Order: sequence, then C-alpha cells, then structure tokens
Amino acid sequence: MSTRPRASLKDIAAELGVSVATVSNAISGKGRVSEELGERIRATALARGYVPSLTGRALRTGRSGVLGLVLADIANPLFPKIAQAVEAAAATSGYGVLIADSRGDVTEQTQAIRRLMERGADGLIVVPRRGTRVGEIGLPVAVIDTPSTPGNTVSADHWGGGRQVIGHLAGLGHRHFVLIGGSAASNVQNDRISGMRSALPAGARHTLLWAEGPGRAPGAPLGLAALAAGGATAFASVSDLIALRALTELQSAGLAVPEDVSVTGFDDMVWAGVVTPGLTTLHQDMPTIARHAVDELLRMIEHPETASAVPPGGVPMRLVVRQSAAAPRAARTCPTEGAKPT
Amino acid sequence: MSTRPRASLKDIAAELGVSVATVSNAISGKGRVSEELGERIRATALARGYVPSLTGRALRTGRSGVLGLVLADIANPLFPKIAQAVEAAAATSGYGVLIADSRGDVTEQTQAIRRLMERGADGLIVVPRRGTRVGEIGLPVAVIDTPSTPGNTVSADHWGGGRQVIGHLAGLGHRHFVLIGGSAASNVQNDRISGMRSALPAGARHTLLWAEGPGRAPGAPLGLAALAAGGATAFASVSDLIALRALTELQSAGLAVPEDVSVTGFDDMVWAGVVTPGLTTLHQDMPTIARHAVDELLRMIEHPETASAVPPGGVPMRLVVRQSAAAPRAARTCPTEGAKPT
DNA sequence: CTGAAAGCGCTTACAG
DNA sequence: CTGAAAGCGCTTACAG
Repeated sequence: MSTRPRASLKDIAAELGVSVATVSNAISGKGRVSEELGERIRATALARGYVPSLTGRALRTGRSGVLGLVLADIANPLFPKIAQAVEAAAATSGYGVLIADSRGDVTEQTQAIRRLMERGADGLIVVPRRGTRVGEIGLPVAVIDTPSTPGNTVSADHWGGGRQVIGHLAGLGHRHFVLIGGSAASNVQNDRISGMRSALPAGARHTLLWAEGPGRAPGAPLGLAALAAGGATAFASVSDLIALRALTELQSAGLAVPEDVSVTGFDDMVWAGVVTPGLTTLHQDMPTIARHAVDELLRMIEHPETASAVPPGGVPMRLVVRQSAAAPRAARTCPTEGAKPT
Repeated sequence: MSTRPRASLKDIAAELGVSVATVSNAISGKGRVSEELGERIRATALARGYVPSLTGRALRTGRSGVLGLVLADIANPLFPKIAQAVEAAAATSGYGVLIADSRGDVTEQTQAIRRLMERGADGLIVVPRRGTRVGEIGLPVAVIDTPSTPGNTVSADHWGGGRQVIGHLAGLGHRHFVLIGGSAASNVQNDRISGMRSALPAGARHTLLWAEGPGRAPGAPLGLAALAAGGATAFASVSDLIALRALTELQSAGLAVPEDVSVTGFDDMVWAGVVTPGLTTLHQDMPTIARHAVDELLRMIEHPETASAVPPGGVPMRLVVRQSAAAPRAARTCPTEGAKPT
C-alpha cells in the first residue's frame, strides 16, 4: 500500500517479459495482439493501477487532449454553467479543459490565448467579450456568442428568446412595454432586444432603455417607477441581473409585482428562482450548447476535412414561467388594450 | 506569413549550427553560454516566434506545470471569482489551471480528481462539497474551505465575518436578531453562524433558522414577516442568495427595508450591489486566498521539505456597507435597547 | 564555453 | 502475432 510511482508501459512490459509495443497495442486495442496475451496484459495493467501518461501520448501524437476555455467577460454570471457544461462534454470525449480568463481586458485576452497555446491546447472555446471578434489564431476555435455574430459556432437562440417573452407578456394582456438592455455593445443583448421588438403586438407601445447607456451613472436608478406611472405594465429585461435590479427598484418604490407591473429576465440564473416573486425568465440549454461546441471543435481537430454538423440558427431557449409576470390589472378587469396601472 | 509549424529547439539549433543543448541553455539561462552566442540564440528564437513546448518539458521534468481546480458544489455562485483568482495566481507563477466539476456528486468527485491526475496535474486545489473531507490522493492538495475544517489550507475568516456583521447591526442599535443559515451541513455556514452568535450583545434576543432545514420544502417561504411582527429587526443571512430571498420576501410582505427591518448577506456577489436597497454584506478577498492556495501548492510541489508559509486563521473579510441595514425605528427615536418595530 | 548522449512515456510504421 | 527502433521536444549530467 506504499505510494510507488505510477507504472509505465515499460514497467508492465518488463513484468510480463514482453515489449512495450505489444503492451501499448493490447491496451489501446489497435495493433493485433493474441487474445490470450492481450488479456494477460490488461489484467496486470489493471492490477498495477496503470494510468496512461497523457503527456507521453501528447508528445508522440502532437495532440494534448486538452481544450482551452477562454472567458472574456469579467465575472460573467453564466460562467459556472458554461464551464460545467463544457467540462462535462469534454470529459465525455476524453478531453480536459484548461481555463483562461482575461478579466474583460483585450490585451489580456491575447495573453490568455497565448498561454493556452503554449500549453498545447488542441482547440479553443471562446465566449467573447461583448462585441469583440476573435481573430485568426492558427488553432481550431469554437465561438459561443449569438447566431448573428460572424464566426459564431453555436449559441442559444437569443432572438427567439426575445420573441418568446414578449409573446408571453402580450398573451397575458400587456400592451405597454419597457425593454431594458444592459450594454448596447453586446451582440447577445442586441439580438434579444431585436427579438423582443419583432414580437410586439400591433398597436403596442414600448420604450427602450439601456441600463449602462451613456450619461447614466453605473448603478443609478433606472427610473422605472416613473415609466410605470406613465402606463407601462411590462418590464422585459435582457438579463436576470437587470431584471433583479428592476424588480427591487419597483418594489422599493411601492409597486407590487406582478399585481401592478410584470418583470421578466433572461438566463434563469440561481437567484431567479429564489426571489419573491420568482422571476419569469428564459433558460439556456447549456449542456446542448456545450456539447455542440465541443463536438464541433473535435471535428475540426480530428477530421478537419469534414463539414460542420452543428445545426444553424441557435439552440432554442425555454420560457420558465414564475410569478413575476401576470396579467395587467386592466386586462384582468376588462380584456382590452391600452391599460393604466394603479 | 504562411502558418508554418511551431519552431522547436532543434530548428533553432539547426538554423544557427549549434547544439540543442546550447539553445536550451541560452533560452532558459541555466547552463553557462557565452554572452555573444546567447544573444544570437535568443534573437533568432524571438524572430522565429519560438514557443517552448510545455509538453516536452513536462515529459522530461516529470512536472506538467498544471494545477487542477476541483469544484465540488454544483453551480457554486462563488465559482467565477474563485476560478478567476486561481487562474490569475497560477498564471503569474507559470502554471495552467485545469478544471473539473463534480456537480455535487461524491462519486463524480473521485472521477474528477482521477481525470486531473491522468492529465498529470502537479497539484490540486479543492473547494470541497459541504462537509466533505478530502481523502489522501497521492498528490499535493490545497483545500479552500474554512479555518475550522481539518485539512483546510487557506480560506476566508468566516467566523470573524460573522462577528463583524452582528457587531455592525448591534452598533446600529439592533437587539432582536434572526440568523438565517442555508444548510446545517456546511462548515463554512456553521462558522459564520458561530461567529454571529459570539458577537450577539448581552441581552439580545435571537432566532436561528436553516433555510434548507429538515421539514422545510425547498424554496418555501421562510416566514420572516411573522418574525418581524414578533419584534425581530435584523435578519443576518449566511449568504447573499439567502439575503436576497429574505429581502424580497420581506419587501413582498409589505415591509420596508431598511426602514422596518435590516437585512445582511455574505460574499458580496454581483447582485448584492444591484438590488434596491443594496445589500450590506461581507466581501471575500479571493485574490489573496487564491494567491495563498497557489503558493502553498507550489511550495509542496517544488520544495516539499519546507514548512507552510500560509498565515493561519483565515483571510479577514471586509464589511461592505450598503443600504439594506440601518438603525431600527426604535433606536432612531429612543436610543435604548429592546425595541419593537412598526 | 559548447556538444553528444540519454531518457522522460508513448505510438507508429516496419521487420521478423 | 510480436518486437526492435525511431522519434515527438525537452533537460540534465557529463565529456571535451
């Protein structure tokens, strides 16, 4: 039970009096080895707790078996879900995941990619910084952003998600919307907003607001209560973080959610299910997105001559209905349009 | 400008008509090489865009230059901060970070650790699942949990953080507290609660509540409004997630925060600064914690004979005062103790 | 100061 | 069916 060093192919070969080539063949199942010998080799490999050295293999094959995950946006709250899903998908295919974070800095992003290349990553999965494009880097790259971004490999159907929320809100009877974005520089957010707009019912009124817009102090109140007073009943945000901001700002101003106004978010973050009222939001199918990204990367690495098998158009988002969105007061008493709250 | 394959030591040696050993020495600066030759070698290495193969080095030295980061708790909201800080600290020391997530499953955790070992990780940083201990694994391990956990390497001073919040609330005049935990199985949360209790002023009343306690449906209301009606004015939570739950539950019940009741959290998550009112919370100094964890791991890897240099007792937490905690009504009108709100 | 050689663990043609 | 050999890129004693 002492901790002896890891057994190598050589050790096993020596123990059995055969060549390392044969041991390698028996274990990998590639070269032809007699049934009987193969069995004996595998048995002693198991007994000795043989674990192949991926480093040795990497040096020989020129492939490291490692994928690099480049997260560009500082403290992206989606990070845990992305990393989890990517790691799980990669592990299933026998790959490891090396991370690199560039803390929102473009120079750092180049450095981060360089570090991953140095370590011999076979390919990169990049979740780019808002509005940033990933240049040529001489390595297979899969980009997770939004379908409308040139070079995007796979992502959620953010535009369709936007349509879904507004459809849901309109179905509840809302006719006066506030669409709240975070940063106008984000492709993802722009697509969500576009989708929302495209689904606005005929004759509906709407206001578009950027939370991090120019001239707005970061963290400053969004002035939502005033918009509610002006007749807006539905506040559709491009993220759960902004939705949370909206929800608590409205609640603090004395408005009841969802009785007075409805609020929706995006991404189904942890806190969406925990607040009172729970946030109606759109869920991203990260496992599927990660699976596609990894598969696509492995295809580029292992069979560069084949064509992409990733379905275009984005992975559908799923509407998660909670209590923060309900029929507006006016719709509940008289089901017509153009309601005024309070 | 064509994409030729990475230059190796051999290529550079051939180009200059010297031996690879000399090139290696010149670049690493280890063996003695004449000033003049060394300069020429480094110049052409730069010109050829030489990037050392860490795989080759790993095979030769037996060290991969990679650290494994094992995240055990599913979708831990602290993950981005931890991963960022660890990656930054590791990169500074020339190490890469391989991730493994076990999605809260103990069997998976073993698998995850195995995968990291296969890839030749030189050491592991483990953020263990609540109440789980990390067994022997034949590899240097740094554990980030809480000072009271046996085997903990470095962590925040959760107990001291607990003392700080209660001290802050007591200083504002509160005398009737509700302490809200999440899971009683968490060492971290227990330490925070213990710290809170230890700081309760003489004569103060308090109630302890576990949000995920037995007999409580997950996500069920915590019944905080009733406690407030019973006289409680300060709701101190062990996490920002629970604080958010408390805040919105109280607000929905018509209580004003902080006018009627105060609410505090822990960890200074993104949303703490975004809600209205902003959450008073305790900030973890992740960069310092990660720095210590990485340094400790590198010490074990590179100088196993030396003694630990990590200061004991935990890295101090920093109180972040926002608007969710204020003086209780009674204290504002008459500065004595034992107040009743509303 | 510089170089030839061995070897880390593996895989892959190629002989036998 | 099995084995000897070469080589991936690097570093480290050891000669010269």
